[in-house]
Amino acid sequence: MRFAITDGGRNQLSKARKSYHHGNLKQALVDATLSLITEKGPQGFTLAEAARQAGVSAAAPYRHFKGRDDLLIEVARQGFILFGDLLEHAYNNGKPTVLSAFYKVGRAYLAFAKRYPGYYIAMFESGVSLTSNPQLATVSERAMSVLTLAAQHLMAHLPADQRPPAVMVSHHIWAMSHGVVELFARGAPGGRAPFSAEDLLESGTGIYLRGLGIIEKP
Amino acid sequence: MRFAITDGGRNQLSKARKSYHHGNLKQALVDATLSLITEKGPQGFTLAEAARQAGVSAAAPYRHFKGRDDLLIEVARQGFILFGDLLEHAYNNGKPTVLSAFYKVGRAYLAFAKRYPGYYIAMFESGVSLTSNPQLATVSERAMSVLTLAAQHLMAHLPADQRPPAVMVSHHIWAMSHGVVELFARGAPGGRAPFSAEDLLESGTGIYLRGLGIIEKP
DNA sequence: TGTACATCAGTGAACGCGCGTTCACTGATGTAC
DNA sequence: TGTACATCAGTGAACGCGCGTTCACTGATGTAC
Repeated sequence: MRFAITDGGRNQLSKARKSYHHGNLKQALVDATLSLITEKGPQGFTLAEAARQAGVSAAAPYRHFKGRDDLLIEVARQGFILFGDLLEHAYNNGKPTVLSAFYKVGRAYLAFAKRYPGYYIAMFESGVSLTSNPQLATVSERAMSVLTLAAQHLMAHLPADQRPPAVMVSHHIWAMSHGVVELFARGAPGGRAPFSAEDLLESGTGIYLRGLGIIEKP
Repeated sequence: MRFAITDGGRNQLSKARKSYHHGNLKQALVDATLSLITEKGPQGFTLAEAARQAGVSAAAPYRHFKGRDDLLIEVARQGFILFGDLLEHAYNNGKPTVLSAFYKVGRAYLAFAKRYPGYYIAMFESGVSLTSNPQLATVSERAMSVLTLAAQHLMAHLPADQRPPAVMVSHHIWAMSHGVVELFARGAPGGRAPFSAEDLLESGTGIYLRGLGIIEKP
């Protein structure tokens, strides 16, 4: 009888389970959240459905998270860590040249948003506060610091009186990148614009850098 | 008896009502939606609460809207009309100079987002599709066309071989403006950055326009 | 000006639903001896 | 290696809630004559 009941539900899970306990439920819930958010937007995510998708009861998530918000924050946290890693890897300490590395960071930004929309949405569109939540503040600042460092290197050889603060420049680039993602990268709302998101970000960054005096006329 | 019952609920309304019927329920629901969205984000808005705030039963909105989404779309539609009007007024046909008018449009963009956050959220963050909805497509395109026209005028005297498409330029500016709004204008998520949203947009636009060759070095 | 009547814009009760969360529980796991 | 027991990570039933939507209804309004 035991077997009949307890194994019955378990065998319906797609992944082979190592034991009676899920073993990896925390991450499975994060993954489920990602796929739900990707499909149905931040408001389409519910704890109950994430649990369902992970193959556990609605009460199970409470063994790993305080509640709905806590899970969402964990997703954003993981997202920022991956984001920071990707940006840093793209920058590669400014090699081979600071300029080419800077462009690579821009492309990595867009690539992240396109490849991991669930993370991106949880990070920037789910309503979680990056500042009021200490765990998120740290990881988000670290990701953004890659941009600021790159901006600093980029302007190192500019005359001091023509050199705006690196933080300001990185915020400009961040704003442009985020704007391109939101408006042109995911179907909405600009629809299928005459230019791809990649082209827009690349050309926009190019014009901006020319304005900074970092590259000459084309 | 009639009076006692029918007038009882009615007198609780703050605004004096001209008649038994609300008379202005459609707009009252739009206004309620705006305040709900402003306070609690796009997912914080419910038809039931909008009705409550307007002082009518939960069934009443169905006399004016097909449902929740229909109301949200109407809010966005009104927002785009106002947005377009404000941008056009700010541009003022490029007077006194095309350049100063262009800056004014940028400031108007930001001012709109700050002054009417409910509209801005309904337009850009509520998940309504600007393209798949014909009524929204028209009004949003009209608002954006102000930017494109301004970009066109701005580049009119640029040598043809150094002149990127006006639509591309307006998309760059739109992306930067939207990014600044989302990241720095409403508390979230960049928190209180070292620079104000206004300064960021103004300086970012300035550097970009210099890159276009429209203004000289400072 | 008055009356009859169609239409309009509300009501309030009801529905089914899914959510977040809690609770006492139980089977599986890990550990001390 | 075996046993006793604490702890862990699940279950499933239950709760209260508010939502979106529908329905038959009714009081107010506007109009034709």
